[in-house]
Amino acid sequence: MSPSSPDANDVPKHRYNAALANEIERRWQDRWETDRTFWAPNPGGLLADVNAERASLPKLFVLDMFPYPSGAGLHVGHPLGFIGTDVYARYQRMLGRNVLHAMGMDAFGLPAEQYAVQTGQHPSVTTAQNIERYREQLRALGLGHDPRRGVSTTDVGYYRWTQWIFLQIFNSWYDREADRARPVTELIVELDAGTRTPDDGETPWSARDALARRSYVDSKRLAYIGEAPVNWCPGLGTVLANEEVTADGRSERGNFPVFKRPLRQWMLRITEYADRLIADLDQLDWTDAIKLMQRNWIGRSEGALVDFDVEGHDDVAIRVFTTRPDTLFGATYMVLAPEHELVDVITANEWPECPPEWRGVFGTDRAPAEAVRAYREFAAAKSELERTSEGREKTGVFTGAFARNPTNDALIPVFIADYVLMGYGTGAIMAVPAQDERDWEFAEEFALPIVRTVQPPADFDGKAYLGDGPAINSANDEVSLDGLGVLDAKRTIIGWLADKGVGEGTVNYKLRDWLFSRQRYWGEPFPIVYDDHGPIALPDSMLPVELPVVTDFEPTTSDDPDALPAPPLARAEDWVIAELDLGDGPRQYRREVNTMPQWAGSCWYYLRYLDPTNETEFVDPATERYWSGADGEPPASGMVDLYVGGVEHAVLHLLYARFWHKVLFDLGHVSTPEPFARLFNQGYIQAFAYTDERGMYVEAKDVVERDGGFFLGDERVQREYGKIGKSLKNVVTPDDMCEEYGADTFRMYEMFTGPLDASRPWNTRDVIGVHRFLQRLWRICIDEDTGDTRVSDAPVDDETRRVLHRTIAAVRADVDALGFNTVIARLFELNNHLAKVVESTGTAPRAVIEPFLLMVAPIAPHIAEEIWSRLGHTTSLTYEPFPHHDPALLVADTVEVPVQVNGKVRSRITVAADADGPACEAAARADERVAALLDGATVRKVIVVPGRLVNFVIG
RNA sequence: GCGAGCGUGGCGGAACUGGCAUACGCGCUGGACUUAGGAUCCAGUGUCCGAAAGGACGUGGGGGUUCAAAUCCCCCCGCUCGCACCA
Repeated sequence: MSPSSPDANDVPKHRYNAALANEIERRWQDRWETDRTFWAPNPGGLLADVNAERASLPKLFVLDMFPYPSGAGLHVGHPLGFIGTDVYARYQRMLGRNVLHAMGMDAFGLPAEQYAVQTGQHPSVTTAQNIERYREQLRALGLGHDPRRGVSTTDVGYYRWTQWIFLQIFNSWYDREADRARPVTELIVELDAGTRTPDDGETPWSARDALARRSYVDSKRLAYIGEAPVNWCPGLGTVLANEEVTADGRSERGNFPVFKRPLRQWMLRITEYADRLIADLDQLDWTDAIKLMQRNWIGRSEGALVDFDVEGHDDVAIRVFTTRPDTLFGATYMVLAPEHELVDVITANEWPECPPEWRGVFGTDRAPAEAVRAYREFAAAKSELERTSEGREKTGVFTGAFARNPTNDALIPVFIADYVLMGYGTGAIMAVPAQDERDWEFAEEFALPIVRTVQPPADFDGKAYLGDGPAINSANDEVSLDGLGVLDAKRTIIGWLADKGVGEGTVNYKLRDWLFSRQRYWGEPFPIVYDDHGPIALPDSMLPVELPVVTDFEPTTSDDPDALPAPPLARAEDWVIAELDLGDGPRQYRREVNTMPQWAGSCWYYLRYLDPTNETEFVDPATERYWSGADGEPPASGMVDLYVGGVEHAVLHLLYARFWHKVLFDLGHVSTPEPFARLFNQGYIQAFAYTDERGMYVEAKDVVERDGGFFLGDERVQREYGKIGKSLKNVVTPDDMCEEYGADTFRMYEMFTGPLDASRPWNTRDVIGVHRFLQRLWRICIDEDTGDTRVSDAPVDDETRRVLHRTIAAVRADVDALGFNTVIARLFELNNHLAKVVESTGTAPRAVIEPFLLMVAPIAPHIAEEIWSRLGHTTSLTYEPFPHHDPALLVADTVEVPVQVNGKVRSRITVAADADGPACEAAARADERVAALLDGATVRKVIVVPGRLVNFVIG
């Protein structure tokens, strides 16, 4: 823009615009940094010296789900929650809390490794670059973080303690009687002393040699190496947790096929915590939706285990899990999952006499073993997607074997079918078609008998009946369920099964133990070495186990499902072989070559925020107690007072972090049973994207709306709505917004477009509204031409004072509920009112302006600080007390009350605010228009809500 | 299929515990200041009828409870999310 441009001449010199905003913002960001404004002091230890006086205030721990620093940088969708927590944290500081708010980086993991491979750089280099870029972008938003606490999971000083926590888990076992984790050293002491006996057979502890003892203890640890069917993803070259596999059997990252393969992997015994993970949800301030998702994921169900003898195999019983043991008399056949280990044992040599349907398409002209093999191939070839999407057509084949129903000794056929899953229960079921829809369908398909054991209601015309009702057909010489309701019948039959020694009541979970190893380079190495007999924990003194710097860090990927995992660290031969002295002299060991999953670092980062530089402990105990609020009344259930993040972590991260926290709680390292007392799920910012005729994305910022359509130049384009992304050509970055309007405008816009938990579209067009607000606020306080302040000690008129106090009351109420959009609406109203006052009087009364600025400060801190300082204040307003309202000023002298006739508003009357019912009614009757409507009519009823409304019901 | 949530102007959204539907902002229309406006300020803006006064309709659709329903209940439609043969 040339100097002669009329633009430059006419715009007042001191108008609040992007240039001025940027200058103010940079200056205040520097000052906050220099003054260490947001350094939250610990009560003692290394982070206690700065702002120490605030450590005696009540604490508040505000936490964001920390970001994953990708190569693409931040777009406008990312900081929504960060801004929300910053507003809340700044507000709470003004209420007198010592607020811990920091921002770490979740920087290990797959995408960083893939990005490094793409760019040909080492992940440590690209990660450092990405973190730097993220920090710059976040700093420009004016977020009030304590910079000392922003750890990265990739820092050696951090993952040293991730390894330490892993060792805590490894060195623990779950004592079911005490219902908590305890150190294995205590287990060994009890076994040695004979106060506890091994639960894995008859061999007494004293009769076991050292290796047998070690093996027993290893089998009890909360971290163990298990051989179980795991999710093997050759496309990524690694195994994955159940939680990382999508419903259609592909990897959440990269969308590669995933195969179930039995592999030896590290597992964490999260299942021991299943009940506590469910029960403790009750004490948390989380949404019911998230709690429900966690409960469903854990999938607790009560039922019974029942053993069925197999005819002709004296030493073999099929164990099933059922939630309906009361229907046992109606079990007319059994089904094993195709992969079940007993299938080969029990499959008959020849077909017994049976209906042709039982042999089905697979057994028509094959011997049983052949039919079983053919069906297994058929089932294995089906992807997870096919298994679920093909309707629910029941397939299967008879094994030729029979089992005995323990209630009546009836011989019932044993099938294999893929509707029974190996991964749930025992991988085998008793089928009760009369009370189970799936079994009914299968029974129809295979001509199997159906015996009702629950009497359906007379009007029931369905097939399987799942409801309650009296048991029927359920009696033998020893026990009768007939007439009992489902609950009583369950209790009775479980008692009988237990007496006979063929069953017991039990609880089953969908939750599996957590598969904890990955065949990747960019992750935490395990603090584990191996001798010839198994894993050995390194002592704390040998931590950290540093990730070796290698040039060959690419994973070994393949599209062959039978390819085997090949961890990149195995290629670092110098590192793998380690000569160590673990107490019995220097010996050679092999290091664990798997690394931990990305979730490991994110399981406990909030704990390290408390004491990030502590080199002797993962957190100082006194510091931990202070920030967990453990000494409060009542004691806090969770350490973090407010945790804000996306709903996508509803089960994964939040379940894992709760698990780790509980282990640390059991071992006495943290003082709350839960990590996150209040969880708030922010919404997402999405954006429009546009495609041309060929379906190619076009630059969204160049598209204009006109004539009811969208155009790029002359070409009409199609609009779609969804994610923000480079490939969709609709990325808007915070940098763009800061440059065009300033960070305060950007912050305020993000908070204004909707409630924090709602997703909303990004509309750059709308940003101007909040920019105008700030511009007006500025103009009220600062003369645009001279730059002088317009604030004076002029008296405040009554109306303005009332508006101010109403605003304060509303703002306080809404900020507490994180309702920032309505907070801003109230501030707009006050601003609009003040603009009129200042316009007519020529001056802005300080007694209103100062509280106004303090209310604006959490949302738009830079402009608030700038005006605050221009009003003569020399210190930051960060710790100024938030304005209080005078309740007496909230009520006006008079109120306008709508008058309804038959529920329709016909007039409004003005009455004294404290007018009672009769007074309101009288005033309403006196109103001209109301009187005209009531004239000649019969008033049947009058409803008066004093101060709210009057309603005449006329006939 | 099961479970959870949502549906309000042209757009983002507001409405406490059932009590004036559409606060606040964008956009749009008109005006002021201007050589000019993608700046700023002022006024208007749910739909329909009407010159106006005023009236009718109106919170996805239909029904119900109530003096009174966006809000509570029932049925239907649509969208979003989670789970997905869990025995």
